[in-house]
Amino acid sequence: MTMEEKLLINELEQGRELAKLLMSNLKQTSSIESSKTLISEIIRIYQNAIFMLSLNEDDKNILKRSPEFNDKNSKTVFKKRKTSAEKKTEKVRVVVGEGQEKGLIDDGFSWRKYGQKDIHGFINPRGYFRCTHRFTQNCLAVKQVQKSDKDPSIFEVKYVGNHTCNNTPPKTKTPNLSVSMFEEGNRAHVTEQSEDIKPTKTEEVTISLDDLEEKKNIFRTFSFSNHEIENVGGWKSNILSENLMGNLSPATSGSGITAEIVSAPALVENSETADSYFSSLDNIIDFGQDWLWS
DNA sequence: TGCATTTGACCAAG
DNA sequence: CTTGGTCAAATGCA
Repeated sequence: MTMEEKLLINELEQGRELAKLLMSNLKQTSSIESSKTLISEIIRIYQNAIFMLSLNEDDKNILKRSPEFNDKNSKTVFKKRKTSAEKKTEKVRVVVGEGQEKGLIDDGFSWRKYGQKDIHGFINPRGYFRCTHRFTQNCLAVKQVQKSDKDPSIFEVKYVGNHTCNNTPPKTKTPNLSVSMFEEGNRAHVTEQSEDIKPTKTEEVTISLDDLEEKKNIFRTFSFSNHEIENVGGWKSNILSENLMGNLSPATSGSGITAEIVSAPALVENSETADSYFSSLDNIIDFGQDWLWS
């Protein structure tokens, strides 16, 4: 049995167990939040399974190259070149769409492009941006923007580091986009971040399903910032379903670790309703392997 | 003129 | 050697 097949079976088994838990939950009239979480987890698992089945050989090779994928308990996180910023930051993968160009997504901060690279395995180059106030205010925030190969209207944005400049945009009442947050590493909770990251507002809803925690595989962690899903390769996703067209700030979710998705004008009205909840899930599922951004 | 962008070179890690 | 990330000189633009 190949590794992919084992992983796939593992995913499906988890889905089954979660479905059982959900049934038990419903019988015991447990909290709606708990049930929602289970449902989202089940959907995520099946999404993973479908995704794995849909991979072509090249995609699988990409996965195999990822240490996070190969070793679920490994402390070997994908290592890039050390930078001063990396020591202090988490990385978040963001997907932004709406046809904005050159990564000039208005996230409330001012960015200055300092580089562009063709990335192996991607058609479009990746742009590197740092905060305009890097030198004036020693703001180490950095972001990387890459246009999706599949959908040119989608930009994947990775934020690295907190803004320490005074340029912090005014906090909107809630993030306004369907958001998918990915966190590098294979951590169990958003709060388990590097020492310099102190989330001030995580809105974490960690489910107390201990046996479930034991079963975590390489795909995921189990922590929710509203609705959170981790995806292939150790990325963690986070759905914050809000109005789509507003101003999303990377700093508004606390630690400066924020991701944003504006994939399509599919409105997500209110995260409190089941319908919108599933709408936001649909948004994520639609991304498919575009999430594969190491 | 000052600031932002472009782009090839450079460097570190694997 | 390959790759990703950064640097910095050249260039563009208001």
